[in-house]
Amino acid sequence: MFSKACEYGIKATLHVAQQSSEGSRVGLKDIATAIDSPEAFTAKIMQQLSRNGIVDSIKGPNGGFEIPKEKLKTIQLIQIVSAIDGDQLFYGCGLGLKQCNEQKPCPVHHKFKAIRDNLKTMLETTSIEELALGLSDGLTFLKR
Amino acid sequence: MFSKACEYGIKATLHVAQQSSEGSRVGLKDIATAIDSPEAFTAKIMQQLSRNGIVDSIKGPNGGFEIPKEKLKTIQLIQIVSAIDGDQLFYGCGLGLKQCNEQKPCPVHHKFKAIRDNLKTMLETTSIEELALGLSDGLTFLKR
DNA sequence: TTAATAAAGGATATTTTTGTCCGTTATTGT
DNA sequence: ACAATAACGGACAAAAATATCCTTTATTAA
Repeated sequence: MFSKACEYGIKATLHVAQQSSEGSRVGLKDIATAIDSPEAFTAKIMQQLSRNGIVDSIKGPNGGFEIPKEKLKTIQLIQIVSAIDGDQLFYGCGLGLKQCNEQKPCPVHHKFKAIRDNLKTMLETTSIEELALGLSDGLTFLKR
Repeated sequence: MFSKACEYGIKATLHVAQQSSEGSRVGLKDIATAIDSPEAFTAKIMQQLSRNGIVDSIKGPNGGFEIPKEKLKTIQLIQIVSAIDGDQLFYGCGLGLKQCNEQKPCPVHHKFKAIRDNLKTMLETTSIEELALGLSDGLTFLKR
């Protein structure tokens, strides 16, 4: 469904979000440990997230990554997915046709549209804040 | 969503199905042309489909691939996807966790389950025959 | 029984994705 | 100013997915 990079990106963002909600800034090592990901690869992903304005990055001692509290509720899952995997998943043809639309649909066009609209809506309406809350409450987990 | 191999596999199967429904057996070249795919790579995929009993392959002159007419309505999309991509898409964790279940769910576990169940049901209830019909009727297309 | 045909299968190549390494840059506290 | 810290960024490496090439095997028809 999502690339590995995107999976790491979502998990990393949620960890940063959860820590930010508790007022803590987190470093790369901390993130990689929390989400059980390769550190250097995760660094690349954090750069993408930072460039896309999803997390703030601060250099130097006591630096790290954070998300301003007031921003937590404005970030939806879809922003992370779009930033890392693009939106081919939402708009591209399920069978990989260059052109596939209502006028000239692939055999699964209509059936797929329903599913993907579903997925897109879910990602659009799910906020980082909401998911981070589940982590804080110990109801959900980022590794294992 | 699906791998390139799986996309080719679905398209190839649908082309074979459509031709079989009209009583024609089709060769590899014919398939690659019809679905606009690399021939040698498509050959590998046809082997997988054949080994999984999705298409019949016949060697020698006038050989090729076919699906017995009576079998057309018994093959569902999910068989192709499972044969080529496996069922990680349906059962694996959306964030790539090794273990992710009701007891110890990832942050998107429940939201994803709904989407994937949806997808799975769609694939389970969509037959090759149904999709091949749309092709025969000129309502849907396998390339462009 | 031979030549032609077409899929099967093994080996190899290319591209993309995933992952690593290391010097650079910005920031902080001393 | 200087040393320590931590993200940034470029180059490189490994693995997986995609794609190609070529020989072998089975089948058919002449």
